[in-house]
Amino acid sequence: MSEPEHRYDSTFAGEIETRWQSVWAERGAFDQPNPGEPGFDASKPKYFVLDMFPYPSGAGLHVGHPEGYTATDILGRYKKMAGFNVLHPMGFDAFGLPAEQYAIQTGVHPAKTTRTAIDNFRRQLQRLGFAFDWRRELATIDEDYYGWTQWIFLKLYNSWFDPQAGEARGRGRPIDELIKEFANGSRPIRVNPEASEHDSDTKSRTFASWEGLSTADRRLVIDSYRLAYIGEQTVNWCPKLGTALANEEVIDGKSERGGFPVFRKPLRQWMFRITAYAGRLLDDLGEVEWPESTRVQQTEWIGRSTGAEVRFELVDAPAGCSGALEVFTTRPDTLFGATYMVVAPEHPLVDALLEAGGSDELRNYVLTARNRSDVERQESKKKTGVLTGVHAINPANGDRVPVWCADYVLAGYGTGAIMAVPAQDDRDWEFAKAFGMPIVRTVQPPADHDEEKAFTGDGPAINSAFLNGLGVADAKSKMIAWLEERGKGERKVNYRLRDWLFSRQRYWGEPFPIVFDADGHHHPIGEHTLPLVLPDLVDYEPVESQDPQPLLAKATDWIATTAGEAGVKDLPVDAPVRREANTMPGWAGSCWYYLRYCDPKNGDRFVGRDAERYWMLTPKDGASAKRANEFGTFEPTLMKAGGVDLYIGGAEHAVLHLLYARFWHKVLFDLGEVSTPEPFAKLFHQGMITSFAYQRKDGSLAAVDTVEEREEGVFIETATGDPVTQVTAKMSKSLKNVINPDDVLAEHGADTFRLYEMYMGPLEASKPWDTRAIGGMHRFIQRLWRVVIDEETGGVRSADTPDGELEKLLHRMIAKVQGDTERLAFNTAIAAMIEFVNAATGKSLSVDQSKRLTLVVSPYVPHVAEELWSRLGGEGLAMLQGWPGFDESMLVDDEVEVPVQVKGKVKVRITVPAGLDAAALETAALAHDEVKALIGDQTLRKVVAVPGRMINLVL
RNA sequence: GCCGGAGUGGCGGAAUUGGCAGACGCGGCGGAUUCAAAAUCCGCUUCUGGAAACAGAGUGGGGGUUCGAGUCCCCCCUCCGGCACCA
Repeated sequence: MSEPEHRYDSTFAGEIETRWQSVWAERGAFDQPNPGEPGFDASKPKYFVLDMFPYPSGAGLHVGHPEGYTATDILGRYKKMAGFNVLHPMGFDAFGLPAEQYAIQTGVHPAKTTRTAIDNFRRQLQRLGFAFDWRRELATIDEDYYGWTQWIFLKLYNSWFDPQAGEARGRGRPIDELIKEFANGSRPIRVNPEASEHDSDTKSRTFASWEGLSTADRRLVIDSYRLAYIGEQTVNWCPKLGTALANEEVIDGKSERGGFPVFRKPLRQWMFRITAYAGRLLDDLGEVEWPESTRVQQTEWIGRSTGAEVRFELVDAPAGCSGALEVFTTRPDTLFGATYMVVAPEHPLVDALLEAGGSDELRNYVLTARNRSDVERQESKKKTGVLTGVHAINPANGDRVPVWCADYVLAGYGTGAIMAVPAQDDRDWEFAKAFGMPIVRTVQPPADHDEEKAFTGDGPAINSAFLNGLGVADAKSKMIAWLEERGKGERKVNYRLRDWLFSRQRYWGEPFPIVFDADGHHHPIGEHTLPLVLPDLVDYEPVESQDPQPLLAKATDWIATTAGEAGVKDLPVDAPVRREANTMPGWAGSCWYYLRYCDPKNGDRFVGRDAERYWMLTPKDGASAKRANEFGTFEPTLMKAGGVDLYIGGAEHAVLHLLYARFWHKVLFDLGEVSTPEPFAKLFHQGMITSFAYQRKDGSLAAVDTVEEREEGVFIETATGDPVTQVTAKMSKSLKNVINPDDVLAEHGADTFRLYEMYMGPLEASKPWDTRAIGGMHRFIQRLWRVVIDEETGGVRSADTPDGELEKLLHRMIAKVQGDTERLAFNTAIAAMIEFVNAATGKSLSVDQSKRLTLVVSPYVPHVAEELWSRLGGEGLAMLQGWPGFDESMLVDDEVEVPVQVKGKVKVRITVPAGLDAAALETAALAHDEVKALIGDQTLRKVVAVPGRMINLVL
């Protein structure tokens, strides 16, 4: 006899999967209408489950992509069955460096390669059966989409941060309001004191009246407040990529993309004043349900530290320099021990000195230091430095101390200058020892402290006049008060976070909606001219260079336009203007895509207000979003800070996308454009899918196809006969262990693929792909199929009377799957399904039982579930049915087996009626013959009985 | 160096609150079915000793708390991830 005709095999899986995918599409089963649209059910609560949208590379989907997508798909399908309106969208993050690099490699225009890649990604995602509402699909390269990205940029450009507003937490406000306040005299007119691109002289200038101000001075003042501004800053310049990069994009001194060396370079660039939001970005991490590791990473990246800014008068300051040196310190208590000062090579004092002559030694040092790449800086931490020849006065004791220039002080942090206190700081100690600077201890170290080391701990102040005897904390406060009284310094909070460098000199990105007039002043283009379409460039290859050469500059016809054409209001219509030639970085589009999903076709707004409120406002008590919407605005006691209910994606964006998106979102919130202060209420990172490889004795790795397994767990390298050990490693071409999703789909089908990825282990863990183990999931689906369907006839197998024991197991399985699904423990949910199917194998379920089984597995294996549902005669689509639910009373047994331990070791198991309390359990146990035998003639010292759990006898 | 996470059979992993360690899957072994194989079904599978009953050991190592520890506390080792001259 041949194979049973109606067996579930991979050919059959492929057939039903594509068939049901067509049916779902035809019937619009994945469509989720918005409020106000036909078919929208306002009585249901909402659930917004989001994936980090993929970067469509030419290589197609990686097995890592479906891991997160399957997780969200299971949850979305489950929530839909449980009675939620579910928003589960997908799109493509298609601007940016990788796409452009790929285009350069292949010689095909990025517009073409990314569109091809998107089509391929979409095909693969649809083949996996994910229930995305494809009507909401978007790509960041769509003109309709990036027009709104540009619109948001203009919102930031036309806003400022008012530190006094928002209950002293600060709030973004329209720049027009600031101008109004300047004009009516309610706000002192001065350059933004927080603006790092202005020196202290500019910042200390004040202006009497707005009317009296020149246009240039007005610009100087206003532009210093904008959240998007052009600043001359020391930036990360990557010659190989031909572009500047954000701090977040530089890892160990190399570019995050490509791993090319990065240099420090002063450049005029578009920046975002993200530092203004540092405090709120930090505080609000407490309002979201995010993985601890990611919260820690953002906290450290923002890097709040409190201390004081202290002013040291310079005794021999060069011309063109303010005459004082300001430093930031977290240890103002150690001021009496500040025996020298250090400025960074990029410090303005150094520029002034070199302009006024300066020593050759200083000039050489500064040039060398400035040309060192970050990698070189990190390779050698040996302290170097030269004397500037300038001296400063220690405000605490009046000592004249030398000012050094050394690259261990960073230009980008604090004021780019420090007071060096070698006795209380390891780095200063090292430098002082190398250059013979005096060391004065101002904190008494404990007796066992190494004499040859700095002491950074707590202890009584010494050699510090009025501070002597005080602990570090008290001494800090007293010193700050002392400095403030004398105008020599003040309390100061400093952040490690730098402003976000937002312009790139590359081609494949959103153009800035900005033009420059003949005088070089920037103007926003008219909103009605958006989207500003990226011109088609034939030659988009960057030139490796030490200087920025924005590629769009080549589009000369596009660059040169008129104020009228660009919609600039405050210039004559025919005034010639030049478009900004820089482009936005890849992060721009991903900063707000989740908002566009809520209302992707809206032509009037970046997202409709009603749609945004419905999908983003989440009540804290789990009540319906409709109720949240009745308030209209965010209400912190009733609603969650974050909008997206669950966001799943990789952990690699912890301080990139996940920080940038929070910043944009907060600005939009402040401006009243969105309803919640945070974008993502709950965040989850899926682990990486690795693969096996084999390690030789010397630690080197051998490719999978060069190794064979001789016996269980013993691996031999075929060529040499040497034993090797199985290890996990990242998938790589050289190790021949890369898994191609298309191959897995062809061999096993989508349901098996989905199930296997969810069964490998906990979602958050990184785990190796085991090609052999996939078969186990395929066999499980076969058993599931066989429990419901007669393989010979293809008809439904059914018992006349439902098996009572199986009914009980079914309820337990449903309860377990429901609980595990909600806490994203998909691996154990699947284990429960397998257990049930194994128990039912060889027995018969009633049609009703089979239907419930089918619905419970349907979020996990939707295609086979749909096929079973239809064969069982179910109404409509399985995926649109209600969740079966379970009966609590079916979860308890009449009798339970309880282990009896002696000193914690299980000796016998006794069966007792369920629900006995501790005393009754003890009585029952002691009456048991086996327990009596166990005790024998020993004295029973103590009995611990835990109802329903165990009994422990202490003999 | 600092911060975060982890370490459980041959492998992936389970144990939700301190209460039966190893669920479930892979692999392995044995059996049924078959002319035979594949497929399927049934059984066994932490280690050591033992034919078995059973005994002992056992969650990276060492110590502790507890009637009872994979779970809590202290010390140490290893691996993964992040940060790394941030004053």
